[in-house]
Amino acid sequence: MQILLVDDDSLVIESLEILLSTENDLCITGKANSGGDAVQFVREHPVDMVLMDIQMPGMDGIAAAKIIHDEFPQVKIIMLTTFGDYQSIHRSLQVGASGFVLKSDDVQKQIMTIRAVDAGLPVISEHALHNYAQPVQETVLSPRENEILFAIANGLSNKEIAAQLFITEGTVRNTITIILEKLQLRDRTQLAIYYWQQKALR
Amino acid sequence: MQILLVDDDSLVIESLEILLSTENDLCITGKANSGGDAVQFVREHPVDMVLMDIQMPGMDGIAAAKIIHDEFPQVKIIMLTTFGDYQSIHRSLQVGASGFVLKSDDVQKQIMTIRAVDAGLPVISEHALHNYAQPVQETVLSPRENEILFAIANGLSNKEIAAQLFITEGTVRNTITIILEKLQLRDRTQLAIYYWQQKALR
DNA sequence: TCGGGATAGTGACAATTGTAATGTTTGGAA
DNA sequence: TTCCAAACATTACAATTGTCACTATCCCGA
Repeated sequence: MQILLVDDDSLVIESLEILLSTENDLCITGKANSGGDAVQFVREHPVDMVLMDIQMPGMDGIAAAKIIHDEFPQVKIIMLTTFGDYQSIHRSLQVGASGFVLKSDDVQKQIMTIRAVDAGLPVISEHALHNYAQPVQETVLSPRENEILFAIANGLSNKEIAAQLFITEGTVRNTITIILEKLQLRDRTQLAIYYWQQKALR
Repeated sequence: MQILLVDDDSLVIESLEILLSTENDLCITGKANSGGDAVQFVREHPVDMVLMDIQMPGMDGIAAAKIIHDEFPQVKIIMLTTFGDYQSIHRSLQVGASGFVLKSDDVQKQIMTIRAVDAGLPVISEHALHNYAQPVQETVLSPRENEILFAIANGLSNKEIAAQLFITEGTVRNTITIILEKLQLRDRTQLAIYYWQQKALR
């Protein structure tokens, strides 16, 4: 199987390359670090499958996936992202992606996904699917919660947030627990990542 | 003093607006949420000073600052960012910015900076200056350190990182301490933010 | 006037995270 | 060969973070 890897982070490309090299039937024929390059590559080389990051500078993965799918509908596309938020999954499927894996999924799952998609089965990582299954929630944070999310996304500690907003550290912690619950995330680091990813998507 | 606020995050704009409104001589004449809009505004309105975020979708703060400074050299520009990394400061100053404040600086400092810059003194936030003063370091992370930084930036816990890389949680923690030291950051959340900010700047 | 949500608080607890000191091994570079 | 840096490890400690249970106030809308 001829595979094209697309990610703007060379670290991701490299590690994927190493991981996939253990499988004899999977052959990395190309690497691209932007959506534009990926489209270009597919136009010029035979490719069976594209593993595509969503967030990239210039043309992002969704846009590239759409063009590739429109021009070469037989090419299978698997999106590879950090978070499986509703928007990302939804847009990916709309533009014709057949698979959706999280970078945090373990290697075995990622390889299984490639094989399944190759066999014609659309696959969504279970954790992502879990988010996708309860869509309408529209998880809205209250103004205060947004302020705290913002502070976390700027690297402040609970103590600093408390000082800045003139409330107790305890209240800050309680509020964070609520935010984590609403956004289905695990800790403040994931909140910060979520914030900047969202921002990048806008 | 006629001030233009530029930030793609409405939360930042709002809070700045409230904070600055306590000072009678500072007047917010305009708000923009992208570099392009900022340039447009300056062309059409009298402005004494621009408070500009660096990271924005579309035209970023640096590019906008360059255009504004080229066309209206008398307009003072203060860059407002999350982290004072060497690159950001350097590019800001090259492009003609007169000030450099961190969003995490307290309000009094931010206001003082505005007044000082207005009076013709270039001002760099002390924490940012600290980074700027020791530039050549080129803080290079080892391959392993990069892997761990990457994992953190993807929201993994120490335990998960250890499992993924087949090393102990203790080693992961030690390595993180080294990374934090090298990058002059405080905790994993700041590492994650740093990672995504860097990525956005590329 | 009766909820209900947002906001704020406390205290206790558990888990995670970060620091420090110290040691081993290994693969180059001088 | 000798030395160094990177990688990995252990242990112990301290600080931060996240969870839970329970309370209280305020305000708004049915």
